[in-house]
Amino acid sequence: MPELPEVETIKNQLAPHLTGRTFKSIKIYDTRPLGNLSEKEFGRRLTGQKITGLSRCGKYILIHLSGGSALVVHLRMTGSLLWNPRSAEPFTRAEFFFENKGRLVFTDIRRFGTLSIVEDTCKIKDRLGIDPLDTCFTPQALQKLLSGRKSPVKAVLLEQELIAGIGNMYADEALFAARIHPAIPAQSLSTGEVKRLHKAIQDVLKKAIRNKGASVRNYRCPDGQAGRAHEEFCVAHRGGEPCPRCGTAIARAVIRQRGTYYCPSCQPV
DNA sequence: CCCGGAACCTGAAGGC
DNA sequence: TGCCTTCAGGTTCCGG
Repeated sequence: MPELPEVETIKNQLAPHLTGRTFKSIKIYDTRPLGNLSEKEFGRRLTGQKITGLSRCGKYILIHLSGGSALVVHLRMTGSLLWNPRSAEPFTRAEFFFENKGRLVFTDIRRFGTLSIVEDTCKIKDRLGIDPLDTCFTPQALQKLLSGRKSPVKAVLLEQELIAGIGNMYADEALFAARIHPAIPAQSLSTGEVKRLHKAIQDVLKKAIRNKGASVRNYRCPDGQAGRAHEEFCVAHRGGEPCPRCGTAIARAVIRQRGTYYCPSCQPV
């Protein structure tokens, strides 16, 4: 499940392959990712455009084009972007061909992912909250986002309009690292807890980026390889296993329809 | 504004 | 073996 570290890894790996290349043709096998845009229009707005660079905005990948617009990819749950895969990839929804060879393949088992072309990339950024790795994400900024909210702290961490990039796995990991129970109301965190949570979020995300993301299920890097971040997960997807800190069995609860893993002893209510 | 639940999808895994 | 249920979770939409 691509979250910030996975999307960052994909962007970093694709950038050297894609920057400077020009779209030659596009093949669409499933129009669902395009939304309202027709296949014809999608192809028309891409072909002949040169890629000037890549960036990440929350969980969105922005492929910037010479004309000023951008191809915006959201992988949602099961999407992958693969560079020059050797064999035919199952669940291929779109293929992008470039001049002077080169092929980018978009696969997506569950068809939640989206491909769009955006003229003004600021519109993406405007809809999203603070990037947790940005310098303006301070303990004070986090405190402000949590204040006045009765929702479970985990639910607030998942709000992309507040903080952009944290998903289910890293919310659980960050709350464990900060020793905070995921269900407690966001507004009831002490200043000390907010400080711990702020540091935990940054530590967990940075470490996962170093490990090239987590491949719990379907995630793959553009080179087809799996990430290694999940090997160092303490609680996420580890229900029943011993807590690495105290040995207590990791518990599973459901918060906002999301599977939530935590240590009942290290993260008391 | 705040909050929580349904819907969108499909394959893997586990139970009986 | 085979059928049925549950699980996975990013985002949008809707109702209270």
